[in-house]
Amino acid sequence: MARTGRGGRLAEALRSQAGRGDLHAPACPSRGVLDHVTSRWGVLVLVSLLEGTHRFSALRRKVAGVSEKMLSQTLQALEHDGFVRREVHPVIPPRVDYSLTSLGREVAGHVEALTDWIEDSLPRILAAREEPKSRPAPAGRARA
Amino acid sequence: MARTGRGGRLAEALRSQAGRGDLHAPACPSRGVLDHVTSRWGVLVLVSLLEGTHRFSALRRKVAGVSEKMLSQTLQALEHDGFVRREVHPVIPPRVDYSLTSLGREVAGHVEALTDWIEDSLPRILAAREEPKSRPAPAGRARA
DNA sequence: CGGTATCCTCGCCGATACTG
DNA sequence: CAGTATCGGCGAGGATACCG
Repeated sequence: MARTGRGGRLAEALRSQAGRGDLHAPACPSRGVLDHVTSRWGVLVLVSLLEGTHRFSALRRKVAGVSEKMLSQTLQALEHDGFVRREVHPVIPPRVDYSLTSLGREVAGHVEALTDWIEDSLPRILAAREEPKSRPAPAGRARA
Repeated sequence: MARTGRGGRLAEALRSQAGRGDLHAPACPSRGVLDHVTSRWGVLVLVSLLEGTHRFSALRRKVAGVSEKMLSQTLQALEHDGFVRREVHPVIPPRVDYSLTSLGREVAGHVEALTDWIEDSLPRILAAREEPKSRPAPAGRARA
């Protein structure tokens, strides 16, 4: 890494256009990519597509709870970042298939590792929630 | 009552309290954990703490752009899930240290793998954004 | 079937002020 | 220094209606 000097946040962000990203720089485009990938529905879409190609409606069923609007929006963002491939079949009724690109499979792999860990570790996490913490009494009126 | 039958989303969610989580079930607590971990600031806090113990203000500096309120809120959520340990030192001026628990180090490891990949792959992602997509003309007025 | 456009609500989040 | 309390905007996102 060539040094760019300290305090050059903007320069850092701009340089990252051609080189590596830096999530600690608020202006770096990698922040946007991270937001897409880790978004509420982005995570679930990526993991679902890892199992194979899906139609819009199949995806909607798989990612339970998502609205059409948000699914569409999420897919557009992921397609824009080059993670998702969208194939329109000019038939009646219309059919659109969504699948991961090779770039998408890479990122989805990391996302799945995270989600798998969470699903597996849920018992330990729920157990940890039971333990007493260092924030005992919120002081004052505890409830309205 | 062993079996819950099909379509038992709620039953599924409840059962997961004792067993493995299921992110595809909207009511499963794992959804909440995922939201904490993948939240805007949660990701950056976890990765930062992976480098070692930090004081509140040090963390605030490291995670550039976060407000006191959001940092505090994020830390409380992560502490509640058992990922972050909060240690108050009864001295003047007050001093509070934040560090990862072993559970936290595990999840943070996965998060860091993801963020590292994004930072490294940013050039490829930005390049992919340049390519023509299957959504050529949005039809109608393209601009306001 | 697979979207997009519009409306409207809700809660995220920043700014500010105050406390231990 | 390390927070909590409160207010307010603004944008994410759900509901609905409609189009190719």
